[in-house]
Amino acid sequence: MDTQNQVFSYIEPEENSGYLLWQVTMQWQLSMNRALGKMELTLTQFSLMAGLYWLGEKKGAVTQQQLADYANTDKMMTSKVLAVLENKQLIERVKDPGDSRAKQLKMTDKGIEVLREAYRVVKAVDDVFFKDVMKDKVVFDGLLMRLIK
Amino acid sequence: MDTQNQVFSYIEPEENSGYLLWQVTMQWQLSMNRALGKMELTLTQFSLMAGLYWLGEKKGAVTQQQLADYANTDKMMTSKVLAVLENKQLIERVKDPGDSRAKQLKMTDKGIEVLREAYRVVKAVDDVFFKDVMKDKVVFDGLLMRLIK
DNA sequence: CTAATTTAGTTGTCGTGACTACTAAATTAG
DNA sequence: CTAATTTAGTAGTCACGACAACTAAATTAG
Repeated sequence: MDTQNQVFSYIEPEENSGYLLWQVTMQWQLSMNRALGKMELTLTQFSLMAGLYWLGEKKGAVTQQQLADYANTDKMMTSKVLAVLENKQLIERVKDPGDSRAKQLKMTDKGIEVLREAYRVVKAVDDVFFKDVMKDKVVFDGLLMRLIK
Repeated sequence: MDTQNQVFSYIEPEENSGYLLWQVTMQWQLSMNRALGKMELTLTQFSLMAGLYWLGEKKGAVTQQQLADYANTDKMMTSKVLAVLENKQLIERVKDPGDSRAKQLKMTDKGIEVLREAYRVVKAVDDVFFKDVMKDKVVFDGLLMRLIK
């Protein structure tokens, strides 16, 4: 066969690490969003709330930019999602007394309660999803960590 | 410290496989979209074109639903992205003669040309992105494949 | 001190990605 | 054969996620 006109060098998509990574992550994300959907949360909303909780425990006051840096989300998207979380009364945004451009983020009691429950849900989904690679978790996580720039 | 009121059991997000997977994939996707952006393509558009090319090589005529099944994309999204690709004259959609509900997909010459170039770009990005795990590719891909449902 | 630059946050656009709801055609069941 | 169901595709909604462009406040440089 004339391979000159072939677009690909006969590499099945299934042999492509990037494609596999993408497929797996989309499935994981879908599982998470479906599970969290029952409590009216998205994965991104959960992720920002969890990040805020963590940073809050570590550093006290947290601004939107600090949270965005921590969660590797851009500040524009972060701003919008936090506005949604504020509307749901899961967090509060108050003017930073020291820097009037910034806003300090605080979780409400309701927010902490929802986060606690969401965390259980997320953990349960993860346990099922990663069940088949559980015994290789260290290897798996190690490989992933090598890929984070 | 009183751990009863803690939301999490002191598990850093960095130790969570799902979180790592998500972060890595988002970075991979961003690299891909930036690289493909130079040729006015998105990763999803490339992915559907590549899938169409593959299926076409294997089976000849391809419908939207078949492509959606192959690429694990939902048919609604697939329909919209294919409409975009048709507008760009990278593919054609013609009525299936055997099933008047269905549309047969065909790549145009321009589409094949763009796909060829896009494939080079994608391959180059992948080579850089996965450079650090190249020697463990078999292990890495194996783990990912175990996670695909 | 004042001008230039940087930083924190918002608004709006585009392209997925999941989903509901719909049309029309094909298939299956009775 | 006809009714019920399934299938292929489209339209529209919501929520990211990347980005450009913007305001206003803080910081730095001269």
